[in-house]
Amino acid sequence: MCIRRVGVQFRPARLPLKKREGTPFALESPGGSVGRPASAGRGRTRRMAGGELASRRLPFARAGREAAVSTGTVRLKPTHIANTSSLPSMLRNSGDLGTMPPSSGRPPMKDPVITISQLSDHVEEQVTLRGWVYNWRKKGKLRFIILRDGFGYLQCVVFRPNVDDEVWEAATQLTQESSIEISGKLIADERAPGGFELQVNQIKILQITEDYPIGKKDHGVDFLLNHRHLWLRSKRQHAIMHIRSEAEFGIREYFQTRNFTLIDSPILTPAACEGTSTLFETDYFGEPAYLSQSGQLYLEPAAAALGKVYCFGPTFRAEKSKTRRHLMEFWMVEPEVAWLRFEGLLELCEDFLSTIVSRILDRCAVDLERLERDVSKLDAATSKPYPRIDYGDAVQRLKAEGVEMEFGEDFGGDDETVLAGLFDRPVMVTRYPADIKAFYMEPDSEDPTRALAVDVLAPEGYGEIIGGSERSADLEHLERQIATHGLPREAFDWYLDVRKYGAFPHSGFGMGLERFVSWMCGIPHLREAIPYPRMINRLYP
RNA sequence: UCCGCAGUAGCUCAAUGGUAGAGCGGGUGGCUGUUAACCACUAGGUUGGGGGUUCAAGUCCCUCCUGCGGAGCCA
Repeated sequence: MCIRRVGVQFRPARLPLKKREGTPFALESPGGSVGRPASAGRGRTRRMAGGELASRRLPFARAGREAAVSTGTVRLKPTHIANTSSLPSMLRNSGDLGTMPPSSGRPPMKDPVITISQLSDHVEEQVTLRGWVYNWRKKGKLRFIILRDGFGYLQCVVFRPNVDDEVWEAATQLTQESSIEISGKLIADERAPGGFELQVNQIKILQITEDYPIGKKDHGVDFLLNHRHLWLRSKRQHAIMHIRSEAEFGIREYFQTRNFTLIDSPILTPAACEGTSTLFETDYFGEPAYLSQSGQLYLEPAAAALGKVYCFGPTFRAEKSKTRRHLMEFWMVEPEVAWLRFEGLLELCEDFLSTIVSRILDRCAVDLERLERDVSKLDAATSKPYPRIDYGDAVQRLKAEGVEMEFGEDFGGDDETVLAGLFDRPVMVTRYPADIKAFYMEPDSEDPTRALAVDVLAPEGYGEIIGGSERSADLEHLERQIATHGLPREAFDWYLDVRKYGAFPHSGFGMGLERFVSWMCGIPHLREAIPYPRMINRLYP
């Protein structure tokens, strides 16, 4: 818990805070804000200061070229500093370590050390907080410091006549993202954003940050992605990451409380799972190995062992996709259920989705508000049932809407948007032509040219967030399918064993986490829905 | 891989073929209630690289590099 032990520079010699010659301290302002979607921006390219960063080479990946560019700008909305005493925030921080006693070897602090999530319990008390300077303003004999501690934001006010010279000097020298310990009397004050304010009487500077790259004005997307590690400090990214975390927790809880067993599928695999997408190849002691693009094939045998199983982890696609709906590395949750038929699968999809959406709305209200998400557009998705539409009917509906396409073709991104726009909640498109779906799917008994497959399309243009199917239990059918798709039969021996030793009906689906999070957050591009996005031409940071 | 757009100050952007500017950030100074504070002054440029047209190119042409958006593919 001792900050001095964890690598942060502590410079007691600077506490008197005389300005050093030749190295003027920057007095930057808040940072980390972002906002406007790239799609609305005007493109400009820019080269990073310091030139190009070194590219990296991995056996299975392209060099991570860095050079910087931006399309579009992101603009920060006026700062709202939320009242962090709200319930979700308190829940979030109930296990926080901020109030733990200091470790031995360090003089104990006189004041209780609290986090911004705990403000309402300490009004009119002398307290200490630790964090980073989010913004800094001066007005004559006043200094306004907006402290950010990872849990919220707090305005701290320093008034010249009320503090010692050292404290005043410290307050004057602060810069954006400098790390500090700050003490004072916590009061309720309507003039302060969030309603609380710290009347400062002590400041300890751990490090004065110089030249923090992310400022309070617009930045291009490329610049921000090159500084993703710092961009995460912004309010908007903070909210998105919290929603992602809550979604992951909710997903695991959903399955764990319904008697599913977690089966971690392997990342390194000997062959393509579905034989379609391009895979990242690496060297496995002289043999080629591939990063997994799906855990599904490994789940089917596990379903025979444990009945109801799921996996949840990263998956990899080496397609050179350049769209807002694609990442090279993304997270997917995949349940697989023995004895579940197609109709049951549809019920599982809608029950799962509606449950997770409800959870996000319940527990992430503060984050959704910060993202200015129109939550009324999510309400319908909390209730079942979801509409079902046969693939053939979907094609007819699209044609009626003026879309040019023929029966037998798959839907493009725009088609999905049009189709989803016909409904107020996710729509389940069923029974696709078998030709355009994966080899392992069960044919429709009424029309063998159709597969018992479902795609769940999210509203508002977020597209396919779930793809699922009933799996074929017929060994001969699968062997023909593998041959038809040009896949190596021997690579699937173990998979086909599921059909040799006690074949059983089973179904499952996969949901892309980033697409789900993007939909919840209302963000236009998947790259903001994952902490460190991996995209074509981007492997840094 | 294909189609389209773009590259100008640290960042975000201006600039009819005719003296490269602004805001933010940085520096100096001012202000007792700021909310991306404000005001004054100030420093800051090989206009992505190369070639060409022209009296004259950030601007027009060719080419390369880089990125963004989309298509395909998919979650």
